Amino acid sequence: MSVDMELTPKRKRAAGERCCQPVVYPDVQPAEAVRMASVAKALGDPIRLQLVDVLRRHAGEVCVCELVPLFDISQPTLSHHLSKLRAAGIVDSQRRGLWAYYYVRPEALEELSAWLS
Amino acid sequence: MSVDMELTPKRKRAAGERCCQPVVYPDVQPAEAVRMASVAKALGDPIRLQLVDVLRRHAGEVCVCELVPLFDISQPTLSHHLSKLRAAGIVDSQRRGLWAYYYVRPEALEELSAWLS
DNA sequence: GCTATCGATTGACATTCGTCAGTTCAATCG
DNA sequence: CGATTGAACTGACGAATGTCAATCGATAGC
Repeated sequence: MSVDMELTPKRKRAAGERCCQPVVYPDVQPAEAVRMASVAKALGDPIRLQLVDVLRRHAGEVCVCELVPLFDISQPTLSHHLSKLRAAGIVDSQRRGLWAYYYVRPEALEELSAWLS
Repeated sequence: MSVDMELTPKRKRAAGERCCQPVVYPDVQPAEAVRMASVAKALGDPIRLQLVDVLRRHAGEVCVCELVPLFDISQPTLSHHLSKLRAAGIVDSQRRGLWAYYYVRPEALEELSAWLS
Protein backbone atom coordinates (compact mmCIF):
# COMPACT_ATOMS: atom_id res chain seq x y z
CA MET A 1 0.00 0.00 0.00
CA SER A 2 2.81 2.37 -0.83
CA VAL A 3 1.44 5.74 -1.76
CA ASP A 4 4.37 7.78 -2.79
CA MET A 5 2.63 10.61 -4.55
CA GLU A 6 5.71 12.70 -4.95
CA LEU A 7 4.30 13.69 -8.30
CA THR A 8 7.51 13.33 -10.18
CA PRO A 9 7.14 15.27 -13.39
CA LYS A 10 6.05 12.90 -16.05
CA ARG A 11 8.45 12.33 -18.88
CA LYS A 12 7.64 13.94 -22.13
CA ARG A 13 6.42 11.91 -25.00
CA ALA A 14 9.15 10.63 -27.26
CA ALA A 15 8.19 12.38 -30.45
CA GLY A 16 5.89 15.34 -30.86
CA GLU A 17 2.90 13.02 -30.91
CA ARG A 18 0.65 13.24 -27.89
CA CYS A 19 -1.36 10.24 -26.90
CA CYS A 20 -3.80 12.41 -24.96
CA GLN A 21 -4.23 15.75 -23.34
CA PRO A 22 -1.91 16.41 -20.44
CA VAL A 23 -3.14 14.75 -17.33
CA VAL A 24 -4.35 16.67 -14.35
CA TYR A 25 -2.59 15.85 -11.16
CA PRO A 26 -4.71 14.38 -8.42
CA ASP A 27 -6.36 16.92 -6.20
CA VAL A 28 -6.60 14.68 -3.22
CA GLN A 29 -3.45 14.72 -1.21
CA PRO A 30 -1.78 11.45 -0.25
CA ALA A 31 -2.83 11.76 3.37
CA GLU A 32 -6.43 12.40 2.34
CA ALA A 33 -6.30 9.47 -0.04
CA VAL A 34 -5.04 7.18 2.70
CA ARG A 35 -7.75 8.33 5.09
CA MET A 36 -10.58 8.05 2.61
CA ALA A 37 -9.33 4.72 1.29
CA SER A 38 -9.21 3.28 4.78
CA VAL A 39 -12.82 4.34 5.34
CA ALA A 40 -13.84 2.91 1.98
CA LYS A 41 -11.98 -0.28 2.71
CA ALA A 42 -13.82 -0.67 6.00
CA LEU A 43 -17.09 -0.26 4.11
CA GLY A 44 -15.93 -2.75 1.49
CA ASP A 45 -17.63 -5.70 3.09
CA PRO A 46 -21.38 -6.21 2.78
CA ILE A 47 -21.80 -7.14 6.41
CA ARG A 48 -19.91 -4.11 7.64
CA LEU A 49 -21.83 -1.86 5.30
CA GLN A 50 -25.11 -3.18 6.61
CA LEU A 51 -23.83 -2.85 10.17
CA VAL A 52 -23.16 0.81 9.56
CA ASP A 53 -26.57 1.12 7.97
CA VAL A 54 -28.30 -0.38 11.00
CA LEU A 55 -26.32 1.69 13.47
CA ARG A 56 -26.77 4.86 11.49
CA ARG A 57 -30.48 4.66 11.05
CA HIS A 58 -30.93 3.80 14.66
CA ALA A 59 -31.58 6.86 16.72
CA GLY A 60 -29.52 5.89 19.73
CA GLU A 61 -26.98 3.22 20.36
CA VAL A 62 -27.27 -0.44 19.65
CA CYS A 63 -26.13 -3.27 21.83
CA VAL A 64 -24.11 -6.05 20.24
CA CYS A 65 -26.55 -8.68 21.41
CA GLU A 66 -29.17 -7.10 19.13
CA LEU A 67 -26.84 -7.18 16.16
CA VAL A 68 -25.73 -10.79 16.26
CA PRO A 69 -29.05 -12.36 15.24
CA LEU A 70 -29.35 -10.02 12.26
CA PHE A 71 -26.48 -11.65 10.43
CA ASP A 72 -25.62 -15.18 9.60
CA ILE A 73 -22.20 -15.04 11.17
CA SER A 74 -20.82 -16.05 14.52
CA GLN A 75 -20.50 -13.64 17.40
CA PRO A 76 -16.69 -13.51 17.26
CA THR A 77 -16.85 -12.69 13.57
CA LEU A 78 -19.30 -9.90 14.21
CA SER A 79 -17.07 -8.60 16.95
CA HIS A 80 -14.19 -8.68 14.52
CA HIS A 81 -16.13 -6.64 11.97
CA LEU A 82 -17.11 -4.13 14.62
CA SER A 83 -13.52 -3.73 15.69
CA LYS A 84 -12.54 -3.07 12.08
CA LEU A 85 -15.16 -0.39 11.82
CA ARG A 86 -13.91 1.08 15.06
CA ALA A 87 -10.31 0.99 13.85
CA ALA A 88 -11.41 2.98 10.81
CA GLY A 89 -13.06 5.51 13.10
CA ILE A 90 -16.49 4.86 11.62
CA VAL A 91 -18.08 3.61 14.80
CA ASP A 92 -17.30 3.84 18.45
CA SER A 93 -18.51 1.87 21.43
CA GLN A 94 -19.24 2.30 25.03
CA ARG A 95 -19.61 -0.35 27.68
CA ARG A 96 -22.35 -0.14 30.24
CA GLY A 97 -22.44 -3.06 32.57
CA LEU A 98 -22.43 -6.28 30.65
CA TRP A 99 -23.38 -4.70 27.36
CA ALA A 100 -21.45 -2.88 24.71
CA TYR A 101 -23.22 -0.20 22.75
CA TYR A 102 -22.09 0.87 19.31
CA TYR A 103 -22.86 4.05 17.47
CA VAL A 104 -21.76 5.71 14.24
CA ARG A 105 -19.44 8.69 14.21
CA PRO A 106 -20.99 10.58 11.30
CA GLU A 107 -18.02 12.89 10.82
CA ALA A 108 -15.90 9.89 9.89
CA LEU A 109 -17.92 9.47 6.70
CA GLU A 110 -18.01 13.11 5.73
CA GLU A 111 -14.73 13.36 3.87
CA LEU A 112 -15.41 10.37 1.67
CA SER A 113 -19.00 11.41 1.14
CA ALA A 114 -17.95 14.89 0.07
CA TRP A 115 -15.33 13.54 -2.31
CA LEU A 116 -17.81 11.16 -3.87
CA SER A 117 -20.39 13.81 -4.65
CA MET B 1 -18.38 -12.64 2.22
CA SER B 2 -21.56 -14.49 2.95
CA VAL B 3 -24.41 -12.07 3.26
CA ASP B 4 -27.34 -14.05 4.31
CA MET B 5 -29.62 -11.31 5.43
CA GLU B 6 -32.59 -13.51 5.94
CA LEU B 7 -33.35 -11.39 8.97
CA THR B 8 -34.25 -14.24 11.21
CA PRO B 9 -36.33 -12.88 14.05
CA LYS B 10 -34.02 -12.12 16.90
CA ARG B 11 -34.55 -14.07 20.04
CA LYS B 12 -36.22 -12.26 22.85
CA ARG B 13 -34.29 -11.18 25.84
CA ALA B 14 -34.29 -13.69 28.64
CA ALA B 15 -35.93 -11.69 31.36
CA GLY B 16 -37.94 -8.50 31.04
CA GLU B 17 -34.78 -6.48 31.00
CA ARG B 18 -33.87 -4.89 27.69
CA CYS B 19 -30.28 -4.10 26.97
CA CYS B 20 -31.30 -1.48 24.43
CA GLN B 21 -34.14 -0.30 22.30
CA PRO B 22 -35.24 -2.75 19.64
CA VAL B 23 -32.95 -2.62 16.69
CA VAL B 24 -34.04 -1.35 13.34
CA TYR B 25 -33.49 -3.76 10.54
CA PRO B 26 -31.15 -2.64 7.81
CA ASP B 27 -32.75 -0.65 5.09
CA VAL B 28 -30.24 -1.58 2.45
CA GLN B 29 -31.12 -4.84 0.79
CA PRO B 30 -28.49 -7.56 0.54
CA ALA B 31 -28.05 -7.02 -3.18
CA GLU B 32 -27.58 -3.29 -2.66
CA ALA B 33 -25.13 -3.96 0.13
CA VAL B 34 -23.11 -6.28 -2.08
CA ARG B 35 -23.04 -3.74 -4.91
CA MET B 36 -22.09 -0.79 -2.75
CA ALA B 37 -19.54 -2.80 -0.81
CA SER B 38 -17.85 -3.89 -4.01
CA VAL B 39 -17.58 -0.26 -5.11
CA ALA B 40 -16.28 0.76 -1.70
CA LYS B 41 -13.82 -2.09 -1.75
CA ALA B 42 -12.49 -0.98 -5.11
CA LEU B 43 -12.00 2.50 -3.66
CA GLY B 44 -10.36 1.02 -0.59
CA ASP B 45 -6.83 1.47 -1.87
CA PRO B 46 -5.15 4.89 -1.90
CA ILE B 47 -3.74 4.45 -5.36
CA ARG B 48 -7.07 3.43 -6.83
CA LEU B 49 -8.82 6.28 -5.09
CA GLN B 50 -6.34 8.74 -6.54
CA LEU B 51 -6.66 7.10 -9.93
CA VAL B 52 -10.39 7.71 -9.84
CA ASP B 53 -9.74 11.25 -8.69
CA VAL B 54 -7.42 11.94 -11.61
CA LEU B 55 -9.74 10.37 -14.14
CA ARG B 56 -12.77 12.08 -12.74
CA ARG B 57 -11.40 15.57 -12.65
CA HIS B 58 -10.05 15.17 -16.13
CA ALA B 59 -12.46 16.41 -18.71
CA GLY B 60 -11.92 13.70 -21.27
CA GLU B 61 -10.14 10.39 -21.22
CA VAL B 62 -6.70 9.65 -19.98
CA CYS B 63 -4.16 7.38 -21.57
CA VAL B 64 -2.43 4.86 -19.35
CA CYS B 65 0.98 6.16 -20.33
CA GLU B 66 0.11 9.43 -18.61
CA LEU B 67 -0.95 7.68 -15.44
CA VAL B 68 2.07 5.50 -14.86
CA PRO B 69 4.53 8.29 -13.95
CA LEU B 70 2.09 9.74 -11.44
CA PHE B 71 2.46 6.85 -9.09
CA ASP B 72 5.39 5.06 -7.59
CA ILE B 73 4.31 1.66 -8.79
CA SER B 74 5.19 -0.48 -11.77
CA GLN B 75 3.17 -0.47 -14.95
CA PRO B 76 1.79 -3.99 -14.39
CA THR B 77 0.65 -3.01 -10.93
CA LEU B 78 -1.09 0.05 -12.28
CA SER B 79 -2.72 -2.08 -14.94
CA HIS B 80 -3.90 -4.41 -12.23
CA HIS B 81 -5.45 -1.55 -10.27
CA LEU B 82 -7.18 -0.27 -13.37
CA SER B 83 -8.62 -3.67 -14.10
CA LYS B 84 -9.96 -3.83 -10.56
CA LEU B 85 -11.66 -0.49 -11.01
CA ARG B 86 -13.06 -1.71 -14.29
CA ALA B 87 -14.30 -4.92 -12.70
CA ALA B 88 -16.16 -2.82 -10.14
CA GLY B 89 -17.73 -0.83 -12.96
CA ILE B 90 -16.16 2.40 -11.77
CA VAL B 91 -14.11 3.01 -14.88
CA ASP B 92 -14.16 1.82 -18.43
CA SER B 93 -11.58 1.88 -21.18
CA GLN B 94 -11.29 2.15 -24.89
CA ARG B 95 -8.37 1.26 -27.09
CA ARG B 96 -7.33 3.50 -29.93
CA GLY B 97 -4.27 2.33 -31.75
CA LEU B 98 -1.55 1.57 -29.32
CA TRP B 99 -3.10 3.49 -26.47
CA ALA B 100 -5.75 2.65 -23.95
CA TYR B 101 -7.91 5.45 -22.63
CA TYR B 102 -9.68 5.23 -19.32
CA TYR B 103 -12.62 7.22 -18.08
CA VAL B 104 -14.91 7.21 -15.06
CA ARG B 105 -18.47 5.97 -15.24
CA PRO B 106 -20.08 8.44 -12.82
CA GLU B 107 -23.26 6.45 -12.41
CA ALA B 108 -21.24 3.68 -10.77
CA LEU B 109 -20.56 5.91 -7.79
CA GLU B 110 -24.05 7.25 -7.41
CA GLU B 111 -25.57 4.55 -5.26
CA LEU B 112 -22.77 4.58 -2.72
CA SER B 113 -22.61 8.35 -2.76
CA ALA B 114 -26.34 8.60 -2.10
CA TRP B 115 -26.19 6.11 0.72
CA LEU B 116 -23.31 7.93 2.35
CA SER B 117 -25.04 11.29 2.42
C1' DG C 1 9.43 -8.60 -43.11
C1' DC C 2 11.79 -6.47 -38.45
C1' DT C 3 11.80 -3.57 -34.47
C1' DA C 4 9.96 -0.61 -31.01
C1' DT C 5 6.23 0.62 -27.99
C1' DC C 6 1.89 0.35 -25.15
C1' DG C 7 -0.59 -2.20 -22.22
C1' DA C 8 -2.31 -6.67 -20.43
C1' DT C 9 -1.20 -11.17 -18.62
C1' DT C 10 1.29 -14.65 -15.99
C1' DG C 11 3.68 -16.51 -12.10
C1' DA C 12 5.47 -15.85 -7.81
C1' DC C 13 5.73 -13.94 -3.23
C1' DA C 14 4.52 -12.00 1.36
C1' DT C 15 0.67 -9.90 3.46
C1' DT C 16 -3.96 -9.24 4.69
C1' DC C 17 -8.75 -10.78 4.99
C1' DG C 18 -12.99 -13.29 6.52
C1' DT C 19 -14.32 -16.91 9.10
C1' DC C 20 -14.87 -20.12 12.94
C1' DA C 21 -13.96 -22.98 17.29
C1' DG C 22 -12.18 -22.31 21.45
C1' DT C 23 -10.94 -19.48 25.16
C1' DT C 24 -10.64 -15.51 28.12
C1' DC C 25 -12.16 -11.38 30.40
C1' DA C 26 -15.50 -8.58 32.82
C1' DA C 27 -19.70 -7.86 35.08
C1' DT C 28 -23.91 -9.39 37.07
C1' DC C 29 -26.76 -12.32 39.98
C1' DG C 30 -27.67 -15.88 43.13
C1' DC D 1 -18.01 -17.11 46.91
C1' DG D 2 -19.56 -19.69 42.34
C1' DA D 3 -22.32 -19.67 38.17
C1' DT D 4 -23.85 -17.30 34.25
C1' DT D 5 -23.76 -14.13 30.60
C1' DG D 6 -22.09 -10.57 27.02
C1' DA D 7 -18.40 -9.51 24.30
C1' DA D 8 -13.53 -9.53 23.00
C1' DC D 9 -9.46 -12.11 22.10
C1' DT D 10 -6.49 -16.13 20.12
C1' DG D 11 -5.11 -19.40 16.90
C1' DA D 12 -5.88 -21.44 12.79
C1' DC D 13 -7.33 -22.01 8.03
C1' DG D 14 -8.11 -21.09 3.05
C1' DA D 15 -8.86 -17.23 0.04
C1' DA D 16 -7.89 -12.83 -1.67
C1' DT D 17 -4.78 -8.75 -2.12
C1' DG D 18 -0.79 -5.75 -3.64
C1' DT D 19 3.42 -5.98 -5.66
C1' DC D 20 7.03 -7.03 -9.04
C1' DA D 21 9.86 -9.35 -12.84
C1' DA D 22 9.18 -11.49 -16.87
C1' DT D 23 6.55 -12.29 -20.76
C1' DC D 24 3.10 -11.84 -24.30
C1' DG D 25 -0.18 -9.56 -28.01
C1' DA D 26 -1.23 -6.07 -30.75
C1' DT D 27 -0.16 -2.02 -33.26
C1' DA D 28 2.75 1.39 -35.61
C1' DG D 29 6.63 2.68 -38.27
C1' DC D 30 10.79 1.50 -40.63
